Amino acid sequence: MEKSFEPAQIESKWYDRWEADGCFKPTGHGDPYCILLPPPNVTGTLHMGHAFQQTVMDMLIRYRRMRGDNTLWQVGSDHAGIATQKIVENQLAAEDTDKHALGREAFVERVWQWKEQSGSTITNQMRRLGVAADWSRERFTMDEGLSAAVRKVFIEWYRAGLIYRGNRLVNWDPALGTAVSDLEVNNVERDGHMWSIRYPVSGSDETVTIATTRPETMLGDVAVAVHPEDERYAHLVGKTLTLPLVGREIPVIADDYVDREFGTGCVKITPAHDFNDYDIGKRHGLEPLNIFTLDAKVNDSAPEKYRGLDRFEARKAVLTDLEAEGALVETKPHKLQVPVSQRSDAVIEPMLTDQWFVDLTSDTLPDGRPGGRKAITEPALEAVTSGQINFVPENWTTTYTQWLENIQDWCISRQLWWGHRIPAWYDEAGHIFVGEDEADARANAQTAPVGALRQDEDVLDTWFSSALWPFSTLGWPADGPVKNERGEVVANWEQDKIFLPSAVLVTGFDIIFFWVARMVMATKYFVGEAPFRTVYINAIVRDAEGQKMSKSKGNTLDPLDLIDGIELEPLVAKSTKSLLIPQVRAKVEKRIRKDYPDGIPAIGTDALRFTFAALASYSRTINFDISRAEGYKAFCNKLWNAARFVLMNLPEGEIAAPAGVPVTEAERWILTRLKQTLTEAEQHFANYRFDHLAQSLYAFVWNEYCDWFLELAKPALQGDDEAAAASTRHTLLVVLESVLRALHPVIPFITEEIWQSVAPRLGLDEKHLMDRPWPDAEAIAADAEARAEIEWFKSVLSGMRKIRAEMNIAPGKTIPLLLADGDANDRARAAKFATQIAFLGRAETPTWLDANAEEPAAAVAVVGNLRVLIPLAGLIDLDAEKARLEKEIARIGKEIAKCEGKLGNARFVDNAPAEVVEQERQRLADWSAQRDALREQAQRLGA
RNA sequence: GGGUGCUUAGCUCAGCGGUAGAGCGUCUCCUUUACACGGAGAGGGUCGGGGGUUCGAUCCCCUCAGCACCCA
Repeated sequence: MEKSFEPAQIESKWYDRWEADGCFKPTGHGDPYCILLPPPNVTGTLHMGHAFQQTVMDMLIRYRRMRGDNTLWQVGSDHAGIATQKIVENQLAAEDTDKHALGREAFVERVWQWKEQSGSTITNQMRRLGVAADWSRERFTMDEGLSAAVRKVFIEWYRAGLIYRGNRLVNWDPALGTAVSDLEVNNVERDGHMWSIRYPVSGSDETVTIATTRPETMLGDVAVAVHPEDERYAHLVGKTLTLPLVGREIPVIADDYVDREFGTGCVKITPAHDFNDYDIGKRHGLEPLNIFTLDAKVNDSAPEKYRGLDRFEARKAVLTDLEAEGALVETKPHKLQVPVSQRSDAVIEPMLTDQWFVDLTSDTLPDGRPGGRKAITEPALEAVTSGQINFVPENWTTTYTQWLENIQDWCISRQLWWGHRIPAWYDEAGHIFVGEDEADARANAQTAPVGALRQDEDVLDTWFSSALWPFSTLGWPADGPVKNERGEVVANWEQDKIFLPSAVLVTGFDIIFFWVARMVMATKYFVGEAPFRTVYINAIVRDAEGQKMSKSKGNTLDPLDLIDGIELEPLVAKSTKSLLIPQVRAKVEKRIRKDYPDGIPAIGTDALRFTFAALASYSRTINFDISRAEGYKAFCNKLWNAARFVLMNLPEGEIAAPAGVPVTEAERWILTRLKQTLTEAEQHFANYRFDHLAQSLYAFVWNEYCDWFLELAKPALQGDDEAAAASTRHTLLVVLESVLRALHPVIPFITEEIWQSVAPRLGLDEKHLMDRPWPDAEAIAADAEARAEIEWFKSVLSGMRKIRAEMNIAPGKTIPLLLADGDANDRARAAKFATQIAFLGRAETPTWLDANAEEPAAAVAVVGNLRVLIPLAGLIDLDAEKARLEKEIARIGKEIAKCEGKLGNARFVDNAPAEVVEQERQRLADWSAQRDALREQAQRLGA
């Protein structure tokens, strides 16, 4: 083995072998345990959040596989309709052309090409992270099989009356020319204005003043609303106003939606361009008046002079004209929430359009069949409230249920070309025909089509297909094996449905609505099962200061840069490449030069994974600190060198297990600690407490196995007791091998690499570490006695080390050692550990002082009743030792005062549980004994 | 406006009714034959403020303040 751990050398060789040897495929035996990959979209690259998620999933899959489960990690990606289409559209724009010039077919072909070329970015990143995903079953939402599932679901829901087409107000992205989900709209606070405009009351001198942030929409006003109990305006309700600039007569209506305190208490109503106004309009039977074209220019419904103006130009024109008419009363600055499209940054325009919807809100359909609320929403709610599905951490349950309780119908159509085309056709009379294809649509027609059929131009929301992921990837709805384009079988519903419900879904909270809830809806409806038993909501990864990672802040990290390392200059170049605004570029560059003056050191995949594990508490965010990752790289190096030490101390060939229990206390102690550590680790896996898991294994390896067991093994291996040496060699190896197995789910590469050298020495013939069972705590014997003995030994040695360090005794100097007082136990232990004490404490073999013998001036360490003495002569300054004792006595004095305070309080003694009181008494006795010993020592030194 | 979290050592975070912990950083000593990505030792916290419950509160309750996120 190399002297130090070099991640790059070992990581490169294992992944391909694991994959080639089928380590990632279901074993076919054991309990089914499935994880569905949240489909990363094909256009993207993995960020730290993904890497974190992948690590969590991989730890679970590898662990469950080693525990004997039939594991499947179902990978794949979704087609990310809008995002992907937009990227290709941008490419076309750069070539001075557009999708219309290309035509739909050629455009879609071009997107496929781009997908082929960029889709491997994420899968390569995933491989670098070491994920044990079954690539042979990789799926894409636009695969033939998954597309068939989409059509079937659409058709079945349509025929059940749960999908309908309607003209509704939707979030319209005028830049992309499509409806977007309200989940894809960010409300951004911006500085704007509040304008007050005077509307004259028809046939009167009176006016009312309305306040608005969007004056241009007045062109589409159909009413002005006041609160029904607002006495200021009661006399106007039912009268009409003359809309300035337009001249249209609009009514004054009363509706308690109006906030009397806000502005003047009069609200203009524009049902075609505002969601609240739309509802009010509906309540009052007002016909919405759409004043915008689909690219947000004023349309022909408005007065001629405004037609063709963009909505923001129209705003200026309207304000100018209002001012000229004297109708503009006031302009004041105002902060407002502006809906902005996540996809294009364009301001969203609520727009009346024909769209397809999934009914999630009606109890009963007009024909008496169950409506969407009963058929889809309530079962999805019930799956969680009944405990069929549980959230980890549990409080996300509220987020899920509250959203479902207030859900709206789901707009599933998108005005895009990239996606699943809606399987609906229209005849010349506008009738709708739905089916697998045109023939099927005709065959199922209720009425004879009039003239030719024309397929709907639109595609479905990407999340429609993602919602089917839990069962469509397993082969549904095909009868037999499903093959991919290379003719390989990727799924077979009859046999693969055992993986449903899957075990756990690992995902970010931002996707609870988009994906989680919709998977539950679809899976419950079509398969009658929950898609998963547990939803683990992972924390959001932020930078070390808790800032959200964003490219424009320059605080993003590419997981691969952490794994491989990157020099400063390439890092600067890479981080600023896509930034177009010079100021932002400069800011980002400055920050990177400050944060990473020497670039980013390579820490390797294992250390990165360990860091994620160590940070994965139930907290909602984790702040990623590179220095912490470096610390865990040091841990990998520690493990590496521990293994080197063990292997270096072995003779050639296989190391046979000695008969009987291990010879030395140290072995029985480390096995006891191993057993306990494994028991805890199992619990941490079960609770998804990867931080505790990491902490527990880290502490065992470093602070017990390396710090103490390896050190104790040294005298044993070099001593004369051949039985002890042989036994120790075997235990060193056995514990190391167990630790490698325990750690493998967290740090797969280094553990595999080491294990390959360790396994033959134990005669193990599995090909890979992953084929070994996760270590069984039950099979390891605990030995409480050995544990107590080693704890005693550690106390003695620590006491000696403390004196050596504080008294500045040269580390190489061998010191004399005396023991005094103590009981039979101390005598027996001192005899047993004499060699180890001398060896590790760099001391002469300890000798016992007789009770009445003359005692030399010495520094003391007190362990229970035992005094460990290091004579001062020639080693230690008398005054320094006196000072040390005083300090120690004072510290213990504080502890004693605390104990006495409690025990002196009658209410404590009377009310606290007996064992707590007893514990306090014991503590007081221990501290007192120690203080007495130290005081006596101080007297002997003449203090 | 409604909701959900968070506030513990210089930094990043665990803990949680009964002796305040880890990693990193800091200080001292040490290149000892697994490891300087190391070893030995040390220092560092009135657990955001204020009330309450309790024999006992960092932990439970109330309240205030600050921060973050989600929904409207």
